[in-house]
Amino acid sequence: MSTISIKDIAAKAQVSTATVSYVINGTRNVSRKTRERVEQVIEEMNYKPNNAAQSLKRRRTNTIGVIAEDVTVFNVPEIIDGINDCADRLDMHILLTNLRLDKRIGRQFDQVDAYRKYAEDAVSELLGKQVDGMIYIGAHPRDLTGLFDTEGKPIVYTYCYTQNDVSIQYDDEQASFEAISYLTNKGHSRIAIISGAVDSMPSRLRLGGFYKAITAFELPFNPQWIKMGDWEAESGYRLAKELLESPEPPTAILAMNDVMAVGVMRAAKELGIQIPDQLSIIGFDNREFSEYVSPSITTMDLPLHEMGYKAMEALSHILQGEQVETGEKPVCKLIERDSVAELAN
Amino acid sequence: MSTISIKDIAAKAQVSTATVSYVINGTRNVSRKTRERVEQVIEEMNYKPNNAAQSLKRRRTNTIGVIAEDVTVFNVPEIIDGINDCADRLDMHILLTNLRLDKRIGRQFDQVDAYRKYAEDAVSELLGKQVDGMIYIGAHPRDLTGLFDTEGKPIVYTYCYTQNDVSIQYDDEQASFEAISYLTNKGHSRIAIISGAVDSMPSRLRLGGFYKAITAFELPFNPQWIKMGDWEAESGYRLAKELLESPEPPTAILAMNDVMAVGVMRAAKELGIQIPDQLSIIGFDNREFSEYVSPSITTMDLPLHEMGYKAMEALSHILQGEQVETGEKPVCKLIERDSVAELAN
DNA sequence: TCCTTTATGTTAAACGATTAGATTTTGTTC
DNA sequence: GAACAAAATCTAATCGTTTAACATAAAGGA
Repeated sequence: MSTISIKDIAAKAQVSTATVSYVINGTRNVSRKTRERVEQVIEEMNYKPNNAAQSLKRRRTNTIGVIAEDVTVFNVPEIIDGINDCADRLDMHILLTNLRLDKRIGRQFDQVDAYRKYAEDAVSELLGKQVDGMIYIGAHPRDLTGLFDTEGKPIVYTYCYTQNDVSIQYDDEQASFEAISYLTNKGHSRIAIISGAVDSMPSRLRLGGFYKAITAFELPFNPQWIKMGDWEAESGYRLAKELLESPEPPTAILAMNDVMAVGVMRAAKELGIQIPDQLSIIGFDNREFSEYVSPSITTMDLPLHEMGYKAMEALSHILQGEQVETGEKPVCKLIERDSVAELAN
Repeated sequence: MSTISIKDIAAKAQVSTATVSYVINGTRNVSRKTRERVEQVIEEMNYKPNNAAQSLKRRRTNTIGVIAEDVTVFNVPEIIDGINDCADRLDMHILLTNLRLDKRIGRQFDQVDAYRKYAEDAVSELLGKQVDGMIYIGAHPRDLTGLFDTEGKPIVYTYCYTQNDVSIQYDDEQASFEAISYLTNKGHSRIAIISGAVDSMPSRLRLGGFYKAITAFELPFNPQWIKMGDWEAESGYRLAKELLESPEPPTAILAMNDVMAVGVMRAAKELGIQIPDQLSIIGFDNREFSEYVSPSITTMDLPLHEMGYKAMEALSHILQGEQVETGEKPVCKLIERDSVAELAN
């Protein structure tokens, strides 16, 4: 049991505890001779400073709280990995709180009140734990404004949208713009889009990117090609059927997530439509399965690691009293697979 | 900033700090009148005890360190979720350390020395943080014996095998036995198995379950039906080809993970063999994609949540000086999907 | 009435570090 | 070797709790 304290070191090295502390932290000059002596004793006794005592005195714990809506949702681990990557370099530690929202209240993304309690409890716990700051990881991107009273401790949000707080989110508009751009490069112009739940921020922004793209590339505009899904496979299936059975079927469909893209594929299969030869599909999220289904799905990969990293970076800047420069948004990257084909004229 | 201390509460409630402490912790009788007064002041001032000070005095932090080999590997988040679920109930907190092994040294599962450094650093950090104990989560099941010196702090392992320490692992033997049992119920008797890397513990144990099953059910034994893969899709593909092109092809294949099962499916497709009509497949892991590929893969679901929960439970028992009863191993469950068919005679 | 419990409080010493400010040692210069 | 400055080291207060030891008042028993 690591029950040796700075006093033991001081005694054995025949110096005061102050000197030992100075050696450890390099906060004052210590002669080479004593420094080496102290260091050797520390080594010998395998001494590690007691973090609780340090935190108490220093009034900072070098620990941040990470609140995850649900660690088992696909995007969360990768974001945690990013946070961790950065935290390691900054010598920060992560106190993880998992809200388990998917298990506790399901996927009712709009029911803010329902999880308010869980989130508030989590924040309160973390504050008691004296974290220096917090990062909130959404499991499903959406609005989340002024939810928490963090009693002055900084909090950075990621994978969600907030109004007054710092929030790290990828560029939704750019993502759908790039997807459409890729399709036009492949010769497509009759492009349909299946959105996620239409009241959600990412749906709105990605639709914005879509409009921007069809304007920029002067594509034909057909309101029938804009369908409102709900993120679930079933809606992808149903809406793809509508699209493909309509008098003016599109040659390509952009689904706002891979799950709906799978629904689209199922619809196409039922109608005897070959993918990608007769219909091209692009998804979103680069879910693991999108690589394994056949054909594999071309999809927009989300910069999850980067988001986590940047969130930690931003938090660290805030903690050091620096201004947080809200630079370029992290950007999605198209992963080319087998669900898109060059359009034969 | 939560800069109010127990002294402020004591002053405002006109009692000593001791009394406040007794009220908070219920460690001694306090008259109803003063108790209520103190509680009201605490409420009013929104006071939260300083955890660093508590930890220092109590010599325990109510915090455990969780060391994950790589949080982005499929099994890890679910295990963390289980740990978290239990920790919540015990009022314990989780300090997460992510070794990022997959990124840092790839999937060389056998190169124990390569990550020893990372793991030791992690343990050392956590000890400095004064965690009460630790849980180690493997990302790939394998032997891991006597790796860490935790200076007397208890450590529980999960998703890996150890010799002297407490380790929570599911029942590998039962899992493959059950898979074979299911296949025989469906009328299969010519059953092949594609193992993972043969020097790994789970491969060996699952082969044990396989042998047990063919003995118990008196199935024909053909050494050609036992193939040694390496967990990767390519090996599933290659070995399935060997099996299917042999003079005595099996009617069912048990692959020791879903990734290899996908390889098997690819091989079957190339050979024009219909799944499940001409060949049944069972995988392992219940990976997300196994539900989305077509046909969807019947697979053994690992009790990950339960493992996490039990690991936390075991650690808590150790911390309370209780004996850890190594009860039943968590058990895998077969998920019926579309890759297995009743064998037509 | 006196003594013993019991209930309720308070005082003050830890826990193990950090860090002003005081003190001692060393080095430099004449 | 004296005088002084600079460098090295030490003393002791402090961070915010917990808790053993002690103090006091009220209650109960003879």
